[in-house]
Amino acid sequence: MATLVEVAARAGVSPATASRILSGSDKPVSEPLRKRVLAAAEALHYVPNAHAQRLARATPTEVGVVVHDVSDPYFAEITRGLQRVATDAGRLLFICNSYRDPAREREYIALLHSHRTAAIVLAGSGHHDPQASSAIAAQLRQYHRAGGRVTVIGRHARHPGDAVLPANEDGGYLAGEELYRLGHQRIGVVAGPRPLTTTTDRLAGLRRAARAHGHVLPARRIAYADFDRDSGAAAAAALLDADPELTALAVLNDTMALGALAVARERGLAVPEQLSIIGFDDMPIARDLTPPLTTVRLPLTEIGAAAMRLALNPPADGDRPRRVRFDAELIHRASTAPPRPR
Amino acid sequence: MATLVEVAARAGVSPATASRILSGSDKPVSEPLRKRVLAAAEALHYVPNAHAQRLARATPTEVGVVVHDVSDPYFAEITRGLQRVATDAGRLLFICNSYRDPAREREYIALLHSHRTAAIVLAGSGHHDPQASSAIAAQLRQYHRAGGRVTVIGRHARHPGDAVLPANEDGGYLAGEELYRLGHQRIGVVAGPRPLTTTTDRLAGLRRAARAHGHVLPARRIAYADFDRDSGAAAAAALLDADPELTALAVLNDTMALGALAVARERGLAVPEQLSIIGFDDMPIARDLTPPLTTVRLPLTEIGAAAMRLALNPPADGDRPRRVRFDAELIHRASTAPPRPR
DNA sequence: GCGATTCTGGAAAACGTTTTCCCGAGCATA
DNA sequence: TATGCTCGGGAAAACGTTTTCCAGAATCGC
Repeated sequence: MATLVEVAARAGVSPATASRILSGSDKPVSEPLRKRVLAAAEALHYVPNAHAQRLARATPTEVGVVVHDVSDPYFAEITRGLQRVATDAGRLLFICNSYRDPAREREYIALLHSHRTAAIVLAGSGHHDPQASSAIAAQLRQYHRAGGRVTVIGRHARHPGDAVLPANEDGGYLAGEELYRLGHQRIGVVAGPRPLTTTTDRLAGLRRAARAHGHVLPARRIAYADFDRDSGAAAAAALLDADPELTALAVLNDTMALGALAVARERGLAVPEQLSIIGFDDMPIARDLTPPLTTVRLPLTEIGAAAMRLALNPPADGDRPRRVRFDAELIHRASTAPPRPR
Repeated sequence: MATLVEVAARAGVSPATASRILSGSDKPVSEPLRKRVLAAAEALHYVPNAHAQRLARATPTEVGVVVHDVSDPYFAEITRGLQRVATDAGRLLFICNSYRDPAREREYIALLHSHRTAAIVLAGSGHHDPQASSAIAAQLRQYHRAGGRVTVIGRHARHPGDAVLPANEDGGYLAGEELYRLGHQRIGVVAGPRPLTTTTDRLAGLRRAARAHGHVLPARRIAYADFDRDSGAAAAAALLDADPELTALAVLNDTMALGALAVARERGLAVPEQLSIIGFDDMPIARDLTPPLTTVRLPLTEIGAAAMRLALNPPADGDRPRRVRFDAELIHRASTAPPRPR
């Protein structure tokens, strides 16, 4: 493993000049020396030690992101946006998967802190569990106090730094509005994990739509699942078992909607004639399902990009935390229709 | 930003003891000192500087992986396997997206090298472009000579280190066998990017199946696309335009098969009655499509896990590179059927 | 009670860079 | 010819840890 001093020795210069040449300092160096150093570096296969560089240099350059799971399309889209902006800015992005485990989330924040990344983006949903959520917030504040930049995506309690806020509540309202407007009365809801703010916000929107149409959303028509296909299918099945007269299912993400569609297919329920299904997130395959899924679109890639921009560009005006909102939009496809008159 | 010497000063001990206590050295330290140091660290919110640690410590602990795109389900599955094994071993995994750009792939290898990661896993497909492929191989060899461990997934030319080999050729054969066995004669192929070994291997398998049945695969019935949905759709459309009598489409990954299904739907071609479609990879949603997609399954998560195990455990017996093969398996669903007699 | 051994903790030398000084040479100015 | 400047280059001090020595104290065996 060749080091800088070996390169310098071979080129017959001091380590100082070698460093200036190889790391693009602004201090001028004469042409002959530059050539000798570059040749020596080439010959020795010199690769600078990034750790030594970070230690010696003042300013960090890497950025970290903690997501629930990159292989989930929802986070994959967000990550794509984060990555694009980071790469364009010449920053290395550390991607950490917490698999929705708050403890692991905290560990990763500590890890990124210890790596002295310039910024941390927290891309998972917020928690209502006060234990977990305050521990994470404390961890983030510590990092923030130490000079790190923080951006969270979603509603997180007492977090430091900036936030990007997807319109989950509005999105829930749009989904509910669509179903009530079509005339549905008996609506089942397949919700996400109970303690996530994403779940409660989307539910709140749904409830607002219900109220607007003079209805309520009874607790027995809400089934909680894990935002993945199979648990979504199980929840949909349970709802239909409990009340076979249900005419519509509001499903709080598209992956679970996939499961709900599968259950409808198994039971021979025609979608949307006998059962309307509406999803959430507009993941890429939503349009390729049968029937194409009516869903609520969040601009996930842009959300990721915006989060990274906030993380990379410190606020100009003092230290006031910034919030950026992103609107939800109803994507009308073919999985919703008026309830069949009986 | 509290440092170790500040913690040591506050606890009234030397930096040496503080380090021993905080980084879990095996050297014994008396209980009272230990308590004082831990208290001081807590009070000062001490977080060790990972770069200083890596510099001082001999052995690196991080691992890097270069993938084409984590948001592609194919790589998402592989990454999941990599991540699981790395996390279980207590290693931090750096995930780098090359977006299929060989130049960026090289950059990332250099970057991981400069971070002195313990190992690099190259998860993208190999290239036939001699320019790109030899540059990447050279980069990897340099890292390998410097003591880094290397594992590649797929067939890469002249790479150092170990390899995990998905049975792409066999998988292609299985796909072809399925179609020929059913009696198809006019088969169109939607292939991946020309220069990837993944594409050529799968094609080779398809050709072998053709030969086994006394057929050939004419070049005009092969359309090259980019392994994504829309280019797959375009390629499928072009093939059908050129030869409307096609009875089957072999599509070299499921994402493109999605596009092919969409084209069939648009044109009112019933699948599988009028057009059989077979995919490749068995990505999670394959079973939820309409019709459920017949495809060739590669155990992607296990492939990722195996790659990480190879990367983490140096070969016991000398330095012989190891290869691990993973078989392909035909997953029979409903998108293939005998051609309709005319 | 004395040498030999074990313990516990500190001093200081790494690890591989960057960057701040500083110095001498060349050059223009007075 | 002195004086002041710029300019290219080196010496050395960081950066924040870990770890190898080493020293002193305590313990043990006889």
